Amino acid sequence: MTDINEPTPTATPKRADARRNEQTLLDAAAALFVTSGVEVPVRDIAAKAGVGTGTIYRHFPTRADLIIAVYRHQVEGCAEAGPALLSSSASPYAALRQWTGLFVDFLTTKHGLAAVLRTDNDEFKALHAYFLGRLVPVCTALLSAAVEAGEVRSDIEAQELMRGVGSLCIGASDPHYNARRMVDLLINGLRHG
Amino acid sequence: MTDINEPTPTATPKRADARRNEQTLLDAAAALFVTSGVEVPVRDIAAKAGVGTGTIYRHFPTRADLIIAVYRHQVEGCAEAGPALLSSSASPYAALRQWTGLFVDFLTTKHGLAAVLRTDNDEFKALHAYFLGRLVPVCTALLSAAVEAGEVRSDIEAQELMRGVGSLCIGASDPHYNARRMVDLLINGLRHG
Amino acid sequence: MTDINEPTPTATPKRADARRNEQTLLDAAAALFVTSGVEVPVRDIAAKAGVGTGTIYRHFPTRADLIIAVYRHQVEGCAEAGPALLSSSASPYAALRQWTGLFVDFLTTKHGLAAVLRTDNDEFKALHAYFLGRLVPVCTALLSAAVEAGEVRSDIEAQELMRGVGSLCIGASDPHYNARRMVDLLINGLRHG
Amino acid sequence: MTDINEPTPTATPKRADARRNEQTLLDAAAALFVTSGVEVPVRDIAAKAGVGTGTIYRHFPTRADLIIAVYRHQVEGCAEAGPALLSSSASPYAALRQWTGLFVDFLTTKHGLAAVLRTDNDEFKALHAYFLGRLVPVCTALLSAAVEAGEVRSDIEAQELMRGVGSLCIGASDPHYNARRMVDLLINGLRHG
DNA sequence: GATGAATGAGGCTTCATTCAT
DNA sequence: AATGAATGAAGCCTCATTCAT
Repeated sequence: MTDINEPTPTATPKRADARRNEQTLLDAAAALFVTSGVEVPVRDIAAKAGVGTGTIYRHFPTRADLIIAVYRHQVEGCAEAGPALLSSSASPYAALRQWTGLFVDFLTTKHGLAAVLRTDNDEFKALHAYFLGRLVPVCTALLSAAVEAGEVRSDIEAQELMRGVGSLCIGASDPHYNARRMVDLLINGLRHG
Repeated sequence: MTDINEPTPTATPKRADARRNEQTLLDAAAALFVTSGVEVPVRDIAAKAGVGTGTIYRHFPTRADLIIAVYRHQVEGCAEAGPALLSSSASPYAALRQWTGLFVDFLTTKHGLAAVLRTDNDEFKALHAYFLGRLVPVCTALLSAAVEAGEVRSDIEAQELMRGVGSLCIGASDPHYNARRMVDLLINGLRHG
Repeated sequence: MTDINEPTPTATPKRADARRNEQTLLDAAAALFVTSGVEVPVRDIAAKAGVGTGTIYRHFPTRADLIIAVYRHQVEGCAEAGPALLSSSASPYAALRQWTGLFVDFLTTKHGLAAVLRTDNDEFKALHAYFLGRLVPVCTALLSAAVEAGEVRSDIEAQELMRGVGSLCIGASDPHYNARRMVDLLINGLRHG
Repeated sequence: MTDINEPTPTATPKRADARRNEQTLLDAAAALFVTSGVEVPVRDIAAKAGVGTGTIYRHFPTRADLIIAVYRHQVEGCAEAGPALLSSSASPYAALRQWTGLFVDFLTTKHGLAAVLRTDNDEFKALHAYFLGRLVPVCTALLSAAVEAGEVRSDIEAQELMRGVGSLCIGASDPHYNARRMVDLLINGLRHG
């Protein structure tokens, strides 16, 4: 910071051990999120990662930061799949349906993630913003194409649709409930009216 | 016992003050459920009602008992509306759609109730059971009638549908989200095989 | 007590229902003391007796009063057995040993009573006083006779001995412990000086 | 790590402040156990030690852990005294008597400890187990030696004897009661039969 | 940078006791 | 007299977060 030869003028590059730690933390958190939900105690994550709790706070000041980091790769993958599907599918509606399926697959394998996305708890505001900010534009493109192709009604917005899909994925672990079927119904419902 | 006008011959009627207190409690709880969700601390409810915490435990041994009591009237009303709509509506499907609308109206005006219904927290098991036990049969009747009339697909069960509807009502207070529209989509999606 | 004339000229005689209630209470308390110890919640006793808690407090202002009342008959019986044994036994020491046996029988069949007798909790002061006041003189007579007969050492006081016996009866329900054997040891130890 | 003076190479040594705190806690607990018994509220101990309640739970997850830690030194001392007395005393019986005296000294200076040892409260199971596990073997050795020397009767087991001794130490603070004298009686009583 | 010890607010629940009905 | 509703003090325990080492 005070060195005139500073290699990266803006950000100091992370030390190797810090980077290693960060990955360890992400792995531990991901594992615990699956088994205990994203509200698992910080100490449990620290213990699983073999670090102190302070280390978590250094790398991820808020829980939302940690959750975002854990799922960033998959969210990115989902976002990138949108345009790809649009160009490879038989119709925009088919692409929309397939893309929605990917999103459902992602959410339903993350115990508790869907629930937290729908919470209006301040703690998760940033998480919320990240998810929608990254995925709404993708969904909008798919939806618009389907509308323009005359396949679906035009009065639904992508953001709302995504929230609906997200909501339907809450509690997907219940054996008496099948989120995918419900989402299929929802997407099917886009066709009339 | 011999008096034809005897209101409650067997059970001792509740003392007037106790009944008053119970109502005060229900009102306080209902108000706090709206502003702070159904997980609001017991002490807050007691404070708002102007009673001691023990009084709450006397009337409602578990939190689920309290929540059920708060919403009982409306759940009963919703349950009773099912058969009525079936006989008064133009078609079973129309009745189903209207009934679903009532359910959505109920849920979306109870901040946090839909969320708690989807929680798998043990604390709410009884609540869960009460809601489903009371409403699933009603929904089943409506759905079956619509299936028999050939209006909707036959592979969806009432319980699943209700959970879907319930899920879509989570976070309905968000201005960017309209639970009713999403539920309409879902019900719409029931048509077609 | 059996006097045909007014038994208590000053106090208003108890109403029949009050007397009946009192007995019901004693029975209920006795039963619960056996199964749950003498510290069982007041409400449990009231419930078992089918009365309100207030009724208990009216009849027995403190818990000690209730305990004393419950055991009065047996304590009296034990007290009266002392002189009887002294005159019927082969020797004062034999009488002392037998009498101690009666006391042990009494205590060990009252789950928790021995413990509460040894507590220095203020709540039980009166209980304490009653037991000792009634039984110490009896024990003193037995012990003195044995001392005078040259059968046991003379430096032990009845009160102390009774407390020792009482202590040894604590936890008598434990299968690895036999209060009677320990008390035998203690009494045996009185010989020699 | 490469320092030849490294004190504990494998286990991370406790931080100095933690160790200090632990001692402070033990001291505070010991003091309060004396004045208020071992069931004194956790918050009181924390307050006396000048720490938060969480600190107590960190160091001693259960109350039994805390009690054991408080008395560990003295229990160990008592346990170690057994064999020593056996080899230095004039006779096994004399050793037994002396050892019992040590045990009594220990218990009678710990207000409420004897009582809790006799409680069948689950909370104290571990405490119980620790005491008996550590001291019964010692007592067994002493008792067996005395039996083999023909000094005492052979039908009493160490565990039972220890419980008896423990029981006699309950309420030792009462000026009208002398636990030591009662225990002497008990040990004396071992000689016949 | 990393650690993990300490903090202490915050929630739940039980019961002895009082007192309006 | 009897009732039992209401009170509210007490205790327990968990965890997010800070900060000395």
